[in-house]
Amino acid sequence: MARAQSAARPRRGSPAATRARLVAAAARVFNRDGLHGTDSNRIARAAGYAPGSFYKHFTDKRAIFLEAYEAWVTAEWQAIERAIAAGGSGEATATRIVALLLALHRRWRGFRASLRALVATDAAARRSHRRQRVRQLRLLRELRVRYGGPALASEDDALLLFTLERVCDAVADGELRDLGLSRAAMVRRLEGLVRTQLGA
Amino acid sequence: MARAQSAARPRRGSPAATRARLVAAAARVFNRDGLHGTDSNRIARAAGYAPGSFYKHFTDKRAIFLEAYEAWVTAEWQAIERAIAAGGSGEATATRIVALLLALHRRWRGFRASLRALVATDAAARRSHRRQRVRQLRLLRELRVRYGGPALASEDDALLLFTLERVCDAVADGELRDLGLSRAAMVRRLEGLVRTQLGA
Amino acid sequence: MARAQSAARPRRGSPAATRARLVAAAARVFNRDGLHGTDSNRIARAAGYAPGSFYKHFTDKRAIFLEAYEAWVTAEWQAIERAIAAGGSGEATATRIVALLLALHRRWRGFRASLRALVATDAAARRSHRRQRVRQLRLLRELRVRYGGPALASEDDALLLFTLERVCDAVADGELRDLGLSRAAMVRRLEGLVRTQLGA
Amino acid sequence: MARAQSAARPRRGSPAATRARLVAAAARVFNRDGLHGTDSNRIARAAGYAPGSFYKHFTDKRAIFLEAYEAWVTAEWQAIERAIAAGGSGEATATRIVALLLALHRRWRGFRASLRALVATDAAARRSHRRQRVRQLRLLRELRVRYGGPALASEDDALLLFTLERVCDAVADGELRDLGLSRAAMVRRLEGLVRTQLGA
DNA sequence: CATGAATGAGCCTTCATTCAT
DNA sequence: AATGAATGAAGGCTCATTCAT
Repeated sequence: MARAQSAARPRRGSPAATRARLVAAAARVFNRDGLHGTDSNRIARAAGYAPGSFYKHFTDKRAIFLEAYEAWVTAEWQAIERAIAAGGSGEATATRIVALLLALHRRWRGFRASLRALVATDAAARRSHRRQRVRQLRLLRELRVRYGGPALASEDDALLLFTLERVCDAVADGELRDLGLSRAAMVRRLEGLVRTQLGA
Repeated sequence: MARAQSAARPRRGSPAATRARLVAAAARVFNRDGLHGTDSNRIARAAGYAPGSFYKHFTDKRAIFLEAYEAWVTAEWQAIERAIAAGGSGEATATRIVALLLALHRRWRGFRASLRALVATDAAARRSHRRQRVRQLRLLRELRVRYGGPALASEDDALLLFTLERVCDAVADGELRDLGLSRAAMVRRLEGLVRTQLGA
Repeated sequence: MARAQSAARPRRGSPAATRARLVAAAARVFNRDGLHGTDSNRIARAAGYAPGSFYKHFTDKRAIFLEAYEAWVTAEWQAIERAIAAGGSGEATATRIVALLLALHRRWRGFRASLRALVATDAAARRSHRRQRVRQLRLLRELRVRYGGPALASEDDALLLFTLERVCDAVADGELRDLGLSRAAMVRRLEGLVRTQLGA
Repeated sequence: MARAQSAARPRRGSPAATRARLVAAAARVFNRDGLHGTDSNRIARAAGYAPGSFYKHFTDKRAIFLEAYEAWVTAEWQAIERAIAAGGSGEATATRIVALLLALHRRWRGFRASLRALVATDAAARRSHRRQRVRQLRLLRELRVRYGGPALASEDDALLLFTLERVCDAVADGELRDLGLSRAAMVRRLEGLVRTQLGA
């Protein structure tokens, strides 16, 4: 589909830097073209490398996809933790978190779609995905406790996470627009759910 | 991964019957192996036909996938409408609907995962998907009115649909089990959401 | 190295005929370029097919190589058995057998060289090779008995087979010529060994 | 198959020492994995060097293979000449030579298999191989003369060499064992052939 | 002298698609 | 209508080789 925009040839960097460039390029390309819409050669070219360099660092496309996923989730967490650390009322925090999630889902909408399909077929992807979910659950509970929210079961936290995830995806994918619904109204509802759960 | 189980050879049936057999086989195969885990030859063989027959009826894999999707969603609606027609209290109806959705998501979990990825990359898939969503929204509103539920905005209906969809996927994919959460507790919450929205 | 001479395109033959054409072409190509000097695409082209057709019939290059080997050895046996069936004195039979072996080793010298290397690294090739050797040993003993030759141990038969094989290879590969030795003199010695063993 | 065991890094030695280390490592690796089972990078690593160093000393894999071959044959000769120099009867010498050849063929069985295939396709390999054969022939004749053996033609010496070579390969490759033949019985026959030719 | 990251041609393999029967 | 042998473009991956440090 889309042509690779090959970056300037960065001959001889540290392996770690090369690996990082490959992962960054892969995230970009996967997000744009989907896991099955590209190939390892294109990823390498997009990072400014030749095909062979890809295999010096990753065994296959799935491996770099999962690594890109972990990198992305890590970045997401850091952003969320910064948003929390910024302090303010539970209400302000809820608003910031929702805004952040929306931005992240929009930014990575293509990537997320592929992830979903991979998680359904690939055991390693599933493991990685579940690990992230556990982390999310823990963070949400910590937030609830910190803001003096209600005592709730883990199922309630999970329910909120699933809802946030799905609605953010819907907004990111333009589903609301296609259904003639108000994005702002939906966002208000999400903020309300988060606020309620945090006890704000 | 899985080998093709070629069905009994139904040579020379009506075009419509052939088409229907192909769609049914495709749904089964896509659900088991994923959109990118099979090919048109395998689908044809699974339906008891030769590769060439596939292209007499469909332009490509994507086309039969979307047709299988529409067939599946139509079946889903009929089931839901039967569940509603069965009558009883809003509470009983809510329970039946949740049970039905869970069963359907579990049955088609592989198919749904592929759908998600396709919808993200393919405009035709997106259109088909949106049409179904509009139908869902309309049905939910009708139910709400019929059971004398609260006057709500479409965004509320959409929020419920998204939540149901995502949580049913999570249950179907074993996500709850992997997280050590109670399936029953989560189902109770879903039933509660449906009941509340229906005003029961 | 050498370019493939692609045969006339034989569209739509029986699978068995296609398979046979592929094996025949593979034998030719392996003999000329060596196992590591060609690839499956070239073999397919040499048989008049596209790359994909190769994989309809063989899992990889090694598989078709072994099949070509078995076909070749079978042809060799038939030739030798014809030579024996032609009757005549043990002396005449010995001469005919040596001439036949020399012709076969010359004809398939490239193929034989690759075989040797493959047998050393590949267990399946080794099994196939050993099976043929057992057959040779049995045939030689039968001949010995038929012509009223001396009672000998299997080790004697094996020694003769190894010697015949190696010297025929040497002649086929031009080793004698390179060493300034007489081919005729060497052939006489081989004939003598065979005659002696057969008791002629 | 086998992983490279990188030796201790001998940075900055004399060119000759580096070259020798590379050749020794190559012999080991070729013997274990075959000519087509390794690559120049692995050979370099096995010798304790980086890939680039390989090409400072050899033009390609074939070159180092031939050099390893020559080194091996030279070592073989020295061993054989020591065995002869050790004196004793022709009979004792014959026994020692056969034992030595068997040990060498066993030690280098993988290497020898690749050599055979290379000699069949590569002119330079063939030349190198023929040079060694001439040397063998000359040595055998000298031995014959020294021990007062029969006056024989070069073809007789060549016949013995071919037989020894092939049977030693068979023993080294486990062919006798696979055929249910007695190694000891075969070795006795070889010793007999050598003794007879030496006139012992 | 030695390094080792990077290269890229080319072989291996799959699969959507065609077409003669 | 159905067949299925055949196609060939294209993606996956390796490895001999280079070159800037």
